Amino acid sequence: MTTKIFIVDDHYMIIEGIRSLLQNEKGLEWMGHAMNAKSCMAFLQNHKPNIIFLDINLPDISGIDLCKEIKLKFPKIEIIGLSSYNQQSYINKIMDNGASGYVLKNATKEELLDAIETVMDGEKYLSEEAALIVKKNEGSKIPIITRREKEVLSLISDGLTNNQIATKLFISITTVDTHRKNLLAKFEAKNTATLIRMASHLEFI
Amino acid sequence: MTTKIFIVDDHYMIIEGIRSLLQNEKGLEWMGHAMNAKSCMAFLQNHKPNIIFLDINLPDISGIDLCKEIKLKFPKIEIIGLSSYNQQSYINKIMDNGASGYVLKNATKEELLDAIETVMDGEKYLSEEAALIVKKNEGSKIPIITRREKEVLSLISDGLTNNQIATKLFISITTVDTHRKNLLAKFEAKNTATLIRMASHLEFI
DNA sequence: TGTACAATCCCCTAAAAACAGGATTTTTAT
DNA sequence: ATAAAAATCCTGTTTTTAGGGGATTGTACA
Repeated sequence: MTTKIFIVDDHYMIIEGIRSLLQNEKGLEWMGHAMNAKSCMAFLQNHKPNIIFLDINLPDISGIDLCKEIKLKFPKIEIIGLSSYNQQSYINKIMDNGASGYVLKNATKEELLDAIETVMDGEKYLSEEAALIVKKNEGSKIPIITRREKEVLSLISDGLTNNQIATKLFISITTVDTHRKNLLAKFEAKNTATLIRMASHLEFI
Repeated sequence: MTTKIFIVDDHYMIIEGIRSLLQNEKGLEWMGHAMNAKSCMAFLQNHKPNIIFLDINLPDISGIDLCKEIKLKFPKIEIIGLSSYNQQSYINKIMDNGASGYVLKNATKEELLDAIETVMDGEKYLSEEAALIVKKNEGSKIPIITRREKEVLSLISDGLTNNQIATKLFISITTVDTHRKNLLAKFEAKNTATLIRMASHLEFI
């Protein structure tokens, strides 16, 4: 029984790279690639790969959201997250959205094969480096913010004052102020400057 | 006469991808790869490629600095910057440091060949997308800040108030305030929030 | 020997954010 | 149905920033 592989990534070289690494492996079948979420979903209407390598950063919607969508519609497909970054936040997000594995783009052939095998056995796979990061960052929490808070955060980073944000969102200044307070608390930031820096580094904005 | 190609990138898949795309091209010779700056410089002691594809983000020193070093020691080697990001700042930086071209990691085989040919002809090559970005951002300047301003900026992003910064740097509050004003002006930011976001995105902090 | 620039310092006012300590209503999920 | 979570609103005070003006010193460089 062959394992059918599909890849979603907007970088041509990565697609070529993985194809070149996996193409002649026994037991694997290369189904092709998609370069964005839309054509991925279109492909899945008529084809059912066993494993999708899914880039976290896609041009249309984020790989995280696409992962959720795929798992919702096709729960049997196993997804392995793919990214250049061994950032805790990415790893968490995609694993929380149904992915079964996470490998970095500097993975070797052996790592890829290992990931495929592990995931096909129904287990979770984290690349060595990713596992290390998760271990190291255990405890250093990534804040969970609400939709509204995210909205306010984004407007703050755009340079709007509480007053302007209130007008824009049709809510009271005091409400904006409350959201702001909660953001400061959640990010454990002393003031706007650290809030924005942390949010930026954690790719909230 | 064949063109000898070497690549420096810490992502295995990218190396594989480019190799797979270029390996069987006539007139090109694949010399191999390095995954960090150190082994790149070691390789160049005994080998002289015509073109190096150089990733901007390397684990040890930045591709920008490596580019400068290579051009200093081996001016005849042409360098083509390689990156996932079509960010103005990256493109500028590497071109300013002696690179002859810039391609994105989603480049097609044709783009790569085009880049190689153009650069070997002694001209500069920017991928379509990169050229677009440069065009679009013409005029949107990257601020030039002084040492002291950078210091203050960094402390602001750490969450210190003017008062605290003044104490830390043994200067008056009003001086810190002046630096802050100048930073806002240079980044054309309305307030601290946009200042920090822009500084973060432009990798000042 | 100017002149440009960095770094330092000052005053004043208004606006905005941070801090404290509430409360109510809507959504969402079990 | 109901409890938890999110979103909304309030009244205060204090601290910090933003904006408008300046000025002086030292250094680099052409």
